[in-house]
Amino acid sequence: MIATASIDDRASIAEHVRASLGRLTAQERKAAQVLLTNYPAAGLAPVAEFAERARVSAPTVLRFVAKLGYLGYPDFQRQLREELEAQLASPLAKPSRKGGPRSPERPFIDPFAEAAVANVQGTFRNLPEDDFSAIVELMCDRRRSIHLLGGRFTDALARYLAAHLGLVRPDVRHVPSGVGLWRDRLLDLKRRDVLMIFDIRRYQDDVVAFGRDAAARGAEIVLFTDQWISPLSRQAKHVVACRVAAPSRWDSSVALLAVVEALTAAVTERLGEFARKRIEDLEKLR
Amino acid sequence: MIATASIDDRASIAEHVRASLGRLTAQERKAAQVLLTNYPAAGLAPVAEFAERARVSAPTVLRFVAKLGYLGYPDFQRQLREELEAQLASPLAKPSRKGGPRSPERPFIDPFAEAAVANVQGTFRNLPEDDFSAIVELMCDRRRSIHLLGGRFTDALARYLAAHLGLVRPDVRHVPSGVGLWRDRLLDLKRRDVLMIFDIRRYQDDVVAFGRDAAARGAEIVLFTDQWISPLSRQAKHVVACRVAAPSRWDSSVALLAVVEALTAAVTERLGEFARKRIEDLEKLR
DNA sequence: TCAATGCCGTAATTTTCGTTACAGTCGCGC
DNA sequence: GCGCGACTGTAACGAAAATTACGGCATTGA
Repeated sequence: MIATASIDDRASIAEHVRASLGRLTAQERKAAQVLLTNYPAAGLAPVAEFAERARVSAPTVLRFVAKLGYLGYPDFQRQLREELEAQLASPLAKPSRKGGPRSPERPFIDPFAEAAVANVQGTFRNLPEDDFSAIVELMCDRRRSIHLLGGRFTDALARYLAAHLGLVRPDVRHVPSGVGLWRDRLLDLKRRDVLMIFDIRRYQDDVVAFGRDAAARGAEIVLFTDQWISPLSRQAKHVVACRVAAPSRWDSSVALLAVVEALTAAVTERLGEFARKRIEDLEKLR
Repeated sequence: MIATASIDDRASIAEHVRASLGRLTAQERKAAQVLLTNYPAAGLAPVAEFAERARVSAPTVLRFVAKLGYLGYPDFQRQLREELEAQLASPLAKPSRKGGPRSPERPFIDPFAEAAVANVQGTFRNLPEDDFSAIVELMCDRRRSIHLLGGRFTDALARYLAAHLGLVRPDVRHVPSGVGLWRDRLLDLKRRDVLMIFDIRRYQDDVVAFGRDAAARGAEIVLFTDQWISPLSRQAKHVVACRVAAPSRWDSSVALLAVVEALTAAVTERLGEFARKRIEDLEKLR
């Protein structure tokens, strides 16, 4: 057994890959990225499979591992296995950081990951499950139409939710942002319809106004807002307050999206067979 | 490719091995022991190595995996890799929290929070900062127009990014989903323009086609995709692979959004005074 | 003690995999 | 616009791996 080139990268092959990213060509970088995104499983597959996954040719993968300093693909795989073994041997050594003090190696993007995580955790911790279930129940009531509306930035969230909801139940309508159309859409709102509104600071006047009018017409409002709470909360039947702090001049909508996805999943689950069949039928139509 | 013998032992191959210990012969049991004590690394090695480690012959190992029901050694390895992948995809960020054992007090919403956190962390950990900076640089180049496009669900992300980008720099255009308009929008793409595309599975044919045509016209493509990588990556100059796993039949876009927001913030920061002034001017217009 | 059954390893075979040579192509700079 | 160089995929080659055939050997029961 020959001791291979001493890539004495005790830390991690993954780090070695990251450190070498600069020396790689474009296609090779794609291979590297696939490896990192699915580490280490991707590298344990045969070359052809790895290459196909990264949408590059096998030789490109070979050149990639050669540039990293390995003697060949088998050598590379062997070291991956050894690392895997060593890692699982010691209980949870260190998934991410190693010992050092809080030294943000990547001073710009890491704070964003941390903020996003904090926002999601902070939001869900304060999200009452009763509220959550009640909203799901509301969204599953097919006798009600569902209307979705957002502000300047959060309109995208309304669309995202509408796209999913429309697949699992009928009568889901996104209210587009063009103010001119809003008067018309108000007329479509029947009593007991559901209006899901996204409104974070600075709370848009027109959005708030639309919500008020809708409430006056008897719609039930579900409001997604930030921790400082939109004035619409007075009219809302359910309020979901999300954390939006970010190291930026913009607020973050990550937590909002996480809640939206949880709702989508819950509704899909709750509708069960009905949703399954509807999705199936819709796919046939394409 | 044929779906292999459905060992739908979702839980773990290791359990399957343990359950089968009774049916094995003495030598085969040695192989099983070695596999279990060095799980799963031992099974990912070539047969000869595995056999040597267990002090048995290669055919014995082969008979062992055959008895477990696999179609062959490669099939066995493939399933080991898949399990490894699925396992690392949900790293259960924190061991057991305060309050003792893993008691999901809120069995429905907590898994979503955890998945979202894992996705964000997994995505950013493998996001090369060089790539990130290069994309920011590209987005700040005001000589290039920026076009944004998404698929059925990810169109919302494209809109979200467009809404922010449009505030800090000119020539930002969202390409709406109506297929009829796409031909026209292609003509607007000039050489060296930037096309930012969102495409997660199942990769939409029309989106991929648009990206290909755009690339052919000389546009530089920034692709946001999932860990399985859209086929568009071949044409893309930059690929951002995000984790999208969720305890649901839908994939999660939380990590994508987190990256988008980080980019937005970085671009705003990078444009500095120019962006500040532009935002100011736009507010005056309202 | 002998025969039969079933386990196991050696060795040959076949398939797949990793590797490398080569040619096309893309981008870059003059 | 035109070469030049570098990057990338195709295809052929060689090597190693997985698989199978076969024969020895141990164990068991008569």
